[in-house]
Amino acid sequence: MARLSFREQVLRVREDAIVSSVNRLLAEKGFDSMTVDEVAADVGIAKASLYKHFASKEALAAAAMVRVLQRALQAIEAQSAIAEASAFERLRAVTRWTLQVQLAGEMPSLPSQNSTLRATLIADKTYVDLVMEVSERLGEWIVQAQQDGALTSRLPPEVILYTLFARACDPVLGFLKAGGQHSDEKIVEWVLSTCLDGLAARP
Amino acid sequence: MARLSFREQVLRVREDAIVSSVNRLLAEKGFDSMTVDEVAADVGIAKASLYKHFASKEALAAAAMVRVLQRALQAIEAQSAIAEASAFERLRAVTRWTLQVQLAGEMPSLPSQNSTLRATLIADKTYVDLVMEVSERLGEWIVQAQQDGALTSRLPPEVILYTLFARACDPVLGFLKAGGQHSDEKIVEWVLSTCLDGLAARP
DNA sequence: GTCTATAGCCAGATAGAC
DNA sequence: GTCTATCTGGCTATAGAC
Repeated sequence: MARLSFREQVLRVREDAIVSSVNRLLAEKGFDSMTVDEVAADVGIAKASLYKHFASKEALAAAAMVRVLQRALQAIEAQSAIAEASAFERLRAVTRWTLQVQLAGEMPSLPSQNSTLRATLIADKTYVDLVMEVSERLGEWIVQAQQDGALTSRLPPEVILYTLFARACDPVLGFLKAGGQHSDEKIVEWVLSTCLDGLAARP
Repeated sequence: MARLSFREQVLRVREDAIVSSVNRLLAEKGFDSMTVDEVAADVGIAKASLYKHFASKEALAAAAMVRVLQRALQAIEAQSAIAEASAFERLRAVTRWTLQVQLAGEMPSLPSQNSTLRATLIADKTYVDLVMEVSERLGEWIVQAQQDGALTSRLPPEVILYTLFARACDPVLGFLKAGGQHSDEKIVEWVLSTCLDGLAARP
């Protein structure tokens, strides 16, 4: 039992290393440009060994998505733990976290059109459950922040939720980072401001 | 001379049909998922004939980008012609146009990571010149709108420009459209509002 | 479960006849 | 310039030895 547990631990560490590589490569190159050979080389094992752990390239991407969603849920729970924070402040903090993850090159980017990938994702109960969980948690905050008068009530919560989700793949961060003129902190605050405050002047 | 001109016209019409197909397929499936075979089938010619007109798949994408940029420039000039419009109103109108094009499935979507594609694009003088032209025209309006007090002065014009450009590939439009609950007009106005007004409540 | 080697496939690009 | 037929390379996935 102790031996088995140890073996399982080794397995988990190995698979965690694989998912880390996949996560970074997906952020760097995107799903289509990432090759399984690269992943194997990056992890330092043979390609065939990869396929003993994950059934397909799509399954690799799904595992990376599951992990980033788990991290997102942790960020959400960290905000829930701050008793004095308002719903709006919590949403802002989680959105900032999302931008930071993307800017750090740790946000996997998947093509929304690829049907094979979509099929693998929606067949993955862990992934679907996590997406639902994150959506519900954020959805509650959105409704609350609207009631507080902190978020606009002129937009349906659904639109606000999607807009926040979309910050995870906002290309503006990459544009500004590529310019090399500004610090990561500045870039994050600017994009956060475009999202929450908008571009039009405020009185 | 008349004969030659006629032949050139036929050629242009044919190439225009190719670019139309490429444009639509790029919007539908993205660059990586689009195949040259599909393009040929869609146009109704053999694949080899395509390669007589365009040197590579990347060149096809570049041609589609050139055309959409030309259309954007037309939209910009249409706004310039409205003497009584403010810079802010012009920016809003052009941004709305961008959202409408994307929602209509006519906005080609290219992966920003693909280096071969990037190389082809920046080697294409027509493409680069058009990007510069559009950027400068919008940049002037942005500075003017900031002076007018209509756009926030807390963000550098560069950040505002990138944010407006990014609306061309905003996934929120697709999410809302996929839901099937709302009219295209509603979706466009909502996303335009998230962009200009932001998510935070306005007094 | 790890490796080497390879099967199988698909897509970009081209040859060569007309 | 258009076609059919084909080449070529790269990528996912697997066979089979250890």
